[in-house]
Amino acid sequence: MRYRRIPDETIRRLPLYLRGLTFMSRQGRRNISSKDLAELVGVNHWQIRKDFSYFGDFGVRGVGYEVDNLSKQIKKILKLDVVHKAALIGVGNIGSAVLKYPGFGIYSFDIAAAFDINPKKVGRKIENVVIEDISKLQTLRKRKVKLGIIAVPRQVAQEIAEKLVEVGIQGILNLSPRYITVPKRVKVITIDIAMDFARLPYYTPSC
Amino acid sequence: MRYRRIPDETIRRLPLYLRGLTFMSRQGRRNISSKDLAELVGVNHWQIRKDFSYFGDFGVRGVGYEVDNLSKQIKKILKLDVVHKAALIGVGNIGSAVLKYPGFGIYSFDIAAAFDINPKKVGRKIENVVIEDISKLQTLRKRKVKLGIIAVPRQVAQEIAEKLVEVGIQGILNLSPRYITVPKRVKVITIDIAMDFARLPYYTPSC
DNA sequence: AATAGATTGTGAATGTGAACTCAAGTGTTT
DNA sequence: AAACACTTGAGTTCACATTCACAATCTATT
Repeated sequence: MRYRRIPDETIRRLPLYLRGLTFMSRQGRRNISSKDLAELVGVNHWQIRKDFSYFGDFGVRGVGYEVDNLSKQIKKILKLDVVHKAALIGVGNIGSAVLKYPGFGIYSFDIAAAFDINPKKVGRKIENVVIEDISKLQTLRKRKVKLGIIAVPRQVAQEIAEKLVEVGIQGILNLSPRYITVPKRVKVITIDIAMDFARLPYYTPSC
Repeated sequence: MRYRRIPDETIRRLPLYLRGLTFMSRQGRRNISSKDLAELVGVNHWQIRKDFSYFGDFGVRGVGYEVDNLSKQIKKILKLDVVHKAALIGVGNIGSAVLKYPGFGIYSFDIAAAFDINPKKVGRKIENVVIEDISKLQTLRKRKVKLGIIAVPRQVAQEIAEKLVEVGIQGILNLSPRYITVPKRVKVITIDIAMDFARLPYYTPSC
């Protein structure tokens, strides 16, 4: 293996591989070939091998990969080998769905705090997380929370993002339907389900 | 304008432009330059112009674009100039968040049906949609619903996808954490929030 | 121990999309 | 009407990502 710049697209696919491997592991599977993994996750097998080749030799020629070892390697690359605390801002429809969703565990995330502006929600507990008032956002620095999930209405998303940056948040998952601006040292990933849905009709025949 | 193949990436960005333009329009803005739009949505201005250039001349040199006209053109390209009926399968945490979310409207979507397997949920009404039993899925063909949203647990997602294809669904938004296989005439877009979140730590400095 | 079959890892070729540049057109000012 | 500032549209170049092809390596079998 020679050093080369790692494509962003490769990084985008690694969690996909990890997801597939995790479920294989739970089913008791010990070994897997790039061909089988490819079928499982919907990516070409040579693409998978190329992706791994940026980081080292994880497999054995003629044999394949060891599921748990491969998972471990991918977690290490993605820095998922330690637990990351995350804070959720906005416990509305999407926010509470996120809070209740058990799927963050496989990536070693711990949603350790939740905030809302609505006094009726503050104090309530969802999935062992007590909802705090939005004014308590500043406590995140002391609590060493480095990741934030924005699930507030569009109008206040930018404002919340800026507050998060102020208290030392380094990465943001933005679930509000707008582009948010932050210093470039902070990474933002935006997901807008309705917007992604919107390109579906383009690909359908008649409708 | 000469004909060229339209990049998938361009199609991916169009809904983003549409989202920005819609909110500009609501604020009463009539005209916009590619530079302003660029800042609003977080894309380079030449990229925006290049994207539009695949479809025609929407602007006026030296002047810019007319907000509402541009919206209309994009909607036409994306086939969002007619209302699309969609069915939601699985009214759990994510499913109900989707059902309650008002943001689908700007793309002319109408979530016209919702299904669940849980008898306690069947019959209840959320946002004017009555939840039906999963066995009633076959009625979708008659009701001319062409889009489906899968929000069921991982284990049954593939099975539901196949049923949807059987009743004539042409496009699927898959919110379950797995890759699903369908005939290639059917377009699938998969969103896995936790998985996207998982690549955040890679980009953060220490954590 | 030789052969066949399976599978990885990677250089090279190809394809795709982003970035850049600038001519052409519009409005405004002097 | 000339000069200037602004903006679009699109050809060209460049960077990046995918695909392909195959040598290297392992296991199983005879």
